[in-house]
Amino acid sequence: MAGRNESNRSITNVAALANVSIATVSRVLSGKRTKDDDIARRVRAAAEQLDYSVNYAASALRSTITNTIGLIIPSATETFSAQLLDEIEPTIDVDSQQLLLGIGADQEAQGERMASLVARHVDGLIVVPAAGADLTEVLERYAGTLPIVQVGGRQRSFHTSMVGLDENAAMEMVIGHLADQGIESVAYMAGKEISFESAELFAMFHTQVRAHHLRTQPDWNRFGERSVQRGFDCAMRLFSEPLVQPEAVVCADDTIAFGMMVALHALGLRVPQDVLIVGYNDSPIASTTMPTLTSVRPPFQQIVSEALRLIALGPERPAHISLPPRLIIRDSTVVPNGSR
Amino acid sequence: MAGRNESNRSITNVAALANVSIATVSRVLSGKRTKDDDIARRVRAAAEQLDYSVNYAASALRSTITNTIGLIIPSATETFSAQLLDEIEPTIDVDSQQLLLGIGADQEAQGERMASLVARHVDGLIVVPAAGADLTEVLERYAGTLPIVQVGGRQRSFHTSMVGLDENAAMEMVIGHLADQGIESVAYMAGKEISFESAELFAMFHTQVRAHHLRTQPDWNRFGERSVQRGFDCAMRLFSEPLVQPEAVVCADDTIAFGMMVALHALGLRVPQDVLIVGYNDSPIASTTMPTLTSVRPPFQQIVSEALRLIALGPERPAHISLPPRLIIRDSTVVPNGSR
DNA sequence: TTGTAAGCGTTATCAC
DNA sequence: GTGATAACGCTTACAA
Repeated sequence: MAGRNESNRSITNVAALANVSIATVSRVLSGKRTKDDDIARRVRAAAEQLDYSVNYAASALRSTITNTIGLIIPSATETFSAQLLDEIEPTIDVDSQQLLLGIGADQEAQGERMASLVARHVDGLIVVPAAGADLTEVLERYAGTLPIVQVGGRQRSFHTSMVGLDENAAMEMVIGHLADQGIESVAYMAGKEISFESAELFAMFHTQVRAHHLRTQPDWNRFGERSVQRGFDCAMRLFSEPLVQPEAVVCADDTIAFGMMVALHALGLRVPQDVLIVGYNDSPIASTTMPTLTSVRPPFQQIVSEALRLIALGPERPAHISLPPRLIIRDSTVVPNGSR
Repeated sequence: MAGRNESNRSITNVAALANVSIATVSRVLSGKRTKDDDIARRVRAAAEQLDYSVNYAASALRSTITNTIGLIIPSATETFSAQLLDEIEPTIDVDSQQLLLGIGADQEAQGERMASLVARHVDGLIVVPAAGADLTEVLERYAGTLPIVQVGGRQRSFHTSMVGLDENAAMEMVIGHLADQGIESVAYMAGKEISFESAELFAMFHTQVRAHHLRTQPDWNRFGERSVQRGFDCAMRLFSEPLVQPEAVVCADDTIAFGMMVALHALGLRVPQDVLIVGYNDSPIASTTMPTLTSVRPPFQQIVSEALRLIALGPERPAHISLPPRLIIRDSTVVPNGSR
């Protein structure tokens, strides 16, 4: 409870106690003074004794550095954004920065949140675009003002940075792993048809299927939304009729995979003995389903550190970075010995 | 792109254009001036024309109102916090406030985040305590400084506000609904044993079981963590042996319920024909499981509006509020006609 | 390297 | 109700 007197809380008091000027206090505490001599120690001791911490408002007003990072996500209930949040908050906190969060489920809301955060003079902005949102215009508008990093989605502005997944590497891992398991045919449950991204992933899928001499069929592969319901419906259609059926299914999202697994169970088909399933995004429940779900895990830690690094570089040098994900192999793609 | 000239962005320019003093501009734009006369209109027009928005740092420095709300949660991947986030962000934004987010998975981390946010002079602090965290000390420390609202968990400080669920009402709804379905026996999968909260809920469970003339057995009811794995294990133990088995299970969290449903499926028992299952927290996947899961849904909207109202009241009048949840009835507790 | 002093853009105070 | 002006707490030229 020492030093909790409100009037003690300004840099002037620290300076008085340490017997130096407020300028020196400022320089020592902000690290703009190299030496670690007696003066520096005295200042730090005084600051601690008075329980002093800078007034960020005053600091921001003078220096235009606010020590805040803005993050815009479509929703916290979406696992990619949630996992990114959990990873980014502690990392930012280490630099004694703070996270200003904006949530926008569509293009318009995301644009509004960007405007608000830019008005707050955040030091940098990280944006996870909502599905189908085209943020080109807003991104371009603020690109010169502050460093902006888009995470995931399709890059649309060459004036802002981008950190994304190396989807080619991901698809190669997935199909390669399935081929290793000895399957010969595979289906793909893609994302929304309208998205250019989905189409590109779809092309990668076909490339890898050919590369590994696997088989697929046009009517196996579908575009659609990323939901449990969609996975369920697709599996019902794909596996309930006595047609030729794929031995494995690659899903554009874990939610789709969950739906499929429920449907397969209902149809009496076993995962992985009858069908192998691969998900995407490695949501927290992937490790708790029965069987546990093999899934592509975005490298959240690297995504965060790269995004923050690009922000630290400033708005002048935008860069585009692709990071390879990891394939988390679980029970849904590993057939128990000889039981196939 | 009108008025995007950086030098136009201060209150001085607005005052010059509107031909009034900066004091008047400040008063008009901050709503501290009652009349809506020609002057007010002129000021607003000038502000719009120059694309002016207040510099929050300067405003905060002078007035000690920062227009920021701090929110501390244990993790974004936990559905209660995620749903709260999605509800709180747009509500705050309406008042042109911003959300400063802190994530702390345990007592210590939450305490640190509280200190950071208090140092930022947030206008109010909303805290969702981590499981098992005792925040009494930190809450008390800052209670006089700024309004603090604890959401959920056990109230431990009478100097801070609290918004929680009316657990009695919840339990009454759940057991009442199960009784209406014609069952006679019920088990309860509680939360952690050490938590006083769990013990209290457990007592409420017993009270309601008696009130509705249902039956339960000590060895049916267990304390444990809120995880899918725990639910699975408990169901396996409870239903795999040919003992007397409950006709319904109430779970302290949806995750436990998911685990139970997977286990029951594996054991060849049908939900809801053989066993009724009720979850808690109405996580987004509750509506997508097979069968869909009946769950207690916290009134997120009310929680948020009450929390913000208490913050607006200031730190001087802490209040404790209990809100009744809703029971979202889905397939896991509704037996199809005559199939039981 | 250190101290002095000038602001940063706003709101609060005071006199009118 | 309005305008002039001080003050908020800090960072950064600039001078020493």
